[in-house]
Amino acid sequence: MTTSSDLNDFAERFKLLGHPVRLQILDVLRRSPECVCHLEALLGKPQPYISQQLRLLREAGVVADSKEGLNVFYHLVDSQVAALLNAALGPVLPGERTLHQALPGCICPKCAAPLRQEIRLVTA
Amino acid sequence: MTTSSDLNDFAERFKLLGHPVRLQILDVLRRSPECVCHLEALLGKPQPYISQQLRLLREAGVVADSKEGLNVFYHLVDSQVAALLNAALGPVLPGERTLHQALPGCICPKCAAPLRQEIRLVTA
DNA sequence: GACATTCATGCAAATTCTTGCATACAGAGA
DNA sequence: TCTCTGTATGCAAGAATTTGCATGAATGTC
Repeated sequence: MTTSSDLNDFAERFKLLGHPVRLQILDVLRRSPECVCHLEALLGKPQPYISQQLRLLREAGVVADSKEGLNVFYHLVDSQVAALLNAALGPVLPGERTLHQALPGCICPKCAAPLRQEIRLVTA
Repeated sequence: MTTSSDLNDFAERFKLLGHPVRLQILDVLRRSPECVCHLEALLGKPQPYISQQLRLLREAGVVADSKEGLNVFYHLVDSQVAALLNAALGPVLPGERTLHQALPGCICPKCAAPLRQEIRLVTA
């Protein structure tokens, strides 16, 4: 049997995933790192709202951020959460990992110069 | 990308797991079916409270019930939830599946006659 | 230094969830 | 039928979450 304190930790993690917006954010981030403005354009939610959900994920150690100029890129760091996403949403197809979709409404560096970014991701 | 409506469904499922008591119930039920009074003794929570959590799981199609005399036995029916539990809590060891622990405070049929029940589970 | 851009934070109202308790229901036995 | 046992349901108070909005901090540009 799993101990009671462990169960609390696991429940906390499940609770983080039990939110449509956070789940969608993680579904995006497990494919490739993205900046806040990209997530904003992708999800169609106000930026402070996105940031707030990202903070919860960050404080739980599920995602981490890295600044690049004015932009802050978030990426998935928790391998167990990645495994849960795989189990629930299905695995990420090999091609999807480097497939960054340039959004019409997004003006982030990745969308502005998608090709160069693609190369950086592949060689990383 | 997973569609938005799917994400809502998945988030709902994760939300169900994001609760210590429900998670513990599922951790028990994935090992073997148990009656309500057994869960009550095991979790140390009032019976109406257990029933209420079981209802949520039942209405979501995660568990199902079957009556045996006065007792109602619940078992896990959602294979995807089982997979999530495996991914998060680790797989159930082969021996655990038939290992029903007779509880001192529990007077359910399974606890009253643990040996006979064991045999039934193995041959089932 | 002034200003624009990108993101983070703080706060509050509305909603939802949690939890406990009283009570209703159903089946079994006398 | 009456009662007892095991379980389900309804309801309400309190707690936590969600969501929107205003504003603040940090960084790059002119």
